[in-house]
Amino acid sequence: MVERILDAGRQVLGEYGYEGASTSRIATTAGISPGSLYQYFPHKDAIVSAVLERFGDTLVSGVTTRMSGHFEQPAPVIVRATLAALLDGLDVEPPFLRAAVEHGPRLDDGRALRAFEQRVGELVRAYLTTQRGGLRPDAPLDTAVWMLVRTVEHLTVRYLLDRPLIPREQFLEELTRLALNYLRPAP
Amino acid sequence: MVERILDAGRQVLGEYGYEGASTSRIATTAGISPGSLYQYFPHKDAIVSAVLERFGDTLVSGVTTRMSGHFEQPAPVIVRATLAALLDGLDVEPPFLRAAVEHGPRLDDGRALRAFEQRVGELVRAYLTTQRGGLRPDAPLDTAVWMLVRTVEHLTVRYLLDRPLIPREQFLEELTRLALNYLRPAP
Amino acid sequence: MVERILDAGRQVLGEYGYEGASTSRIATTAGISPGSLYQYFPHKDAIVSAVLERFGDTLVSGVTTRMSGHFEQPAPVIVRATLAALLDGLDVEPPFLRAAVEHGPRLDDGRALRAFEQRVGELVRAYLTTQRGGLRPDAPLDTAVWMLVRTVEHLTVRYLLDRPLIPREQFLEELTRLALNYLRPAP
Amino acid sequence: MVERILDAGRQVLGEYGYEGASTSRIATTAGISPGSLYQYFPHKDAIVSAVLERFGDTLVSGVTTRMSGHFEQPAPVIVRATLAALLDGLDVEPPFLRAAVEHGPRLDDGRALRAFEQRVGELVRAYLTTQRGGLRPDAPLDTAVWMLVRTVEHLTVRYLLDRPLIPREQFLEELTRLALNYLRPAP
DNA sequence: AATGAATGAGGGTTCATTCAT
DNA sequence: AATGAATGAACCCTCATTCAT
Repeated sequence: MVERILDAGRQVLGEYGYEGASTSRIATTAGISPGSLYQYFPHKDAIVSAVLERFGDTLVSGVTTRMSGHFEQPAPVIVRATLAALLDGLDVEPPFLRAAVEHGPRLDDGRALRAFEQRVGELVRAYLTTQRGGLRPDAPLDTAVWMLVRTVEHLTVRYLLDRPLIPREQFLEELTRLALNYLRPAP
Repeated sequence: MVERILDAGRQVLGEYGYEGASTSRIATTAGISPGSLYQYFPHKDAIVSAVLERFGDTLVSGVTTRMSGHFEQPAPVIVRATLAALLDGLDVEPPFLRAAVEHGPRLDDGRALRAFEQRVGELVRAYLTTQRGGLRPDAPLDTAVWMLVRTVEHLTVRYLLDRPLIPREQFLEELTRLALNYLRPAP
Repeated sequence: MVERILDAGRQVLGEYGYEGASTSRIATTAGISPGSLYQYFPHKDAIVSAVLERFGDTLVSGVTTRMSGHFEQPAPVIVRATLAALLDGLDVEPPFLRAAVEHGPRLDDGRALRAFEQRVGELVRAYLTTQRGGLRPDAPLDTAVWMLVRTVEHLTVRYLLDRPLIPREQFLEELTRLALNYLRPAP
Repeated sequence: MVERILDAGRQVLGEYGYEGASTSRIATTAGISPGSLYQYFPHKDAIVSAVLERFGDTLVSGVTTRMSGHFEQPAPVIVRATLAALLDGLDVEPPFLRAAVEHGPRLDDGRALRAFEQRVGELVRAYLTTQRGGLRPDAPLDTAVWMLVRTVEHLTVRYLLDRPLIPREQFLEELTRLALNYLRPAP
C-alpha cells in the first residue's frame, strides 16, 4: 500500500508537478481515500519526500548496475557511460524533475537529496581512489567529490529541463571532459 | 512606487522566504495596501520575478565593475577574482537565495534567471574569445559557455546554502581550477 | 461586521449548538464568505467566545437595569426579582445555553464566563454590604459571594435545561430562600 | 472486557480529557483494536457515558459507605462529613472531572448524570425525612432535594476545577451552612 | 470474537485576487 | 490612483465508524 501511494505520488508529480499534487489527487490516483494516506505517512510532504527518496535510490541503483563490469575500461569511456546512465535516469517528466530539484532541498530537511548526493559521492570517490595515479597529487579529495557530484547532477538536470540547443552526444562529451580535466595534473 | 514594491519584496523574501512572502506582507512592508500591488504587477509572482531580475542585474553589474581593468592579469587570477566577486554577490540571506534558485526557474518562465545567465554567459564568452590561444581548439564555444555558467552559478549557490566544510579559499581555488582546466588543450 | 458575525454566531449556536456551529454555517448565516470571518477573529472559538461574552454582558446589563430603583424594597422581594430577571435572561434556546455552560469554561481560558461571574459577584457583594446588619457577622464575604453566584447561576441553568416538574414560582421562591437563609444569623 | 474498556476510557479521559479521548487511544490503552470497541458499545460516546456512570456509582457507594453508622450524630456533623466525602470522591484528574460535567449532560441523554443525581437525591431525601422536625414545615420536599443535590454537586466541582482561594475547611463549613440553613424554619 | 486497514465527510483555515468606494 | 474589506476555491488533515478477513 505504501508502494501504491508512492506510485500514485510519483505519477501525480510527473503529471501535475508539486503544486498540483494535492492529497486528494494522490489518493484518487492511488485508488484509495484521502484518509488512508495518513495511515502510512504523517503528512503530505512526507509522501513527496519518500517518492523522491525512492527515485534517488532507483537512479543510483540503475547507474551502478549499468557501470558494473566496465571498470577496466579507460577513464573517458567509463565516465561518459556513467554520465549517460545518469542522463537517462533523470530523463523523466519535467514536472517531476522540477519538483525534485525545487522542493527536494526543503523536504524532510533535504534528506532525499542528501542521500542521493551522498551515494553518488561515494561512487565518485571510489573511482577517484582507483585513479589516484593520474590525478593532481595535491587535490583535496573531499572537496573535489563535492564539486563533481553537484556539477554533473546540476548540469544534467538543467540540460533536461532547459533543453538547450546542444546535441546529446556533445553534451555528454563536454561534461565528461569537464569532469576529467578538473583533476588532471597541471602540465 | 514600483521601486518601493521591489524593495519590500526583496526584504520580505530575505526574511521569510518564498512561502512566507504573502502579498499582504509585501504590501505592509512597502507601506501600501494589497490592492495597490496590482496596479503595478499583474500578480504576485510577477513581483517576485521582478525582484529576482533586479537582483540578477545588480549582481552582474557588481561583478563586471569589480572586474574592469584587471583583464591584463593572468587567467587564474582574473577568473578567481571573478568567482570571488560572484560568491560575495550571492552571499545574501539564505531564504532569499533559496527562493531565487527554487522559484526563479518557474517564475515568468524563468525570465530573470535566463537573463542573468545570458549576461554572465556573455562575459564568459568574451573572456574565452580573448583566450582562444590557450584553449582546446575543438571546443564548442556555446556549449562550453553554457556549461561553465551553470556550473559556477550552481556550485556557488550550493556552497552558500549547504555550507560544506570547505574553506572559502579552497573552494575558490578548486572552482577556478574546474573552470580553467575544462578548456585546457589535451596533453 | 463584527456585529453581523456575532449575530450569526449567536443564531447558529441557538439553532445547532456548539457541534453544529461550523464556520461555514456561521458565514452563510451572516451572509458573508468563510474567509471574512478571519478578518475579524483569529479562529472559530474566538467567535464563539465573543458571542458568549456579549451574551454575558447583555445578561448582566438586563438584570442590573431591571433592579435599579428597587433597592429600598425588602430583601426577599428584591432578591427574588433579581433571580427572576436572571431566569428570564437565561431563558434562551437550549442549544445555546448548553453551548455556553459546556464550552464557556474552556474557550479563551473561560474569559467570558469569568467576566460574567465576576460582575454578578460584584452585584451580590454590593447588596450584601448594604445588608450587613442582618447577616451572620462571621460570614467570610468573599467565599459567600463565590458560592452564591455559582449556586444561583447553576440552578437557574439547570432549571431551564432539565425542565424539572417544579413550577416557576416555586423555583424562584425556593432559590430566594436558599440564598437568603444562607447568611441568616444563627438563632 | 467491558471492564477493560471502561478502565481504559477512564484512564484516557483522566489524562487527555474528552477531546483527546479518541477511540484509537482508548483501544490502544485497553490493549485491543479499535474495531473491538464496537462489539461492546454502539459508539464512542456510549463508552464515555458508561465510564461516567461507573464513576457515579463508585462515588455514591463511597459516600454512602463512609456515612453508614454516623446517622446518630448531630446534623451539622453528618452533613459536613458527607460533603467532605463527596469532595474527596470528586477530587480526580481535572480533565476527567471536566469531561464529566461538560459532556455528561449530553451523553446518552444525560443518563449517567441523572442516575447519579437521582441516587444522591434519595440519600438527601431520606435524611430530610428523618429530620422533618427541624425543618420548615411548608418546604416542598422534591424541590428542596432537587436544589440541594445540584447545589452541592456543582459547588464541589467548581471548587475543584477553579481552585478559588478558599481554604478547604472553610469551603466545607460554608457549604454545610448553605445546605442546612436552607431548610431552617423561619424565625 | 477480534482485527485493523480503509473509509470519506467534514472540519478549520489561508491567501491571491477583486472591486466598490 | 489608492484602498482594504470581501471573496471563495482549495488546501491538508482528523477520526468515528465499518467490514472483509
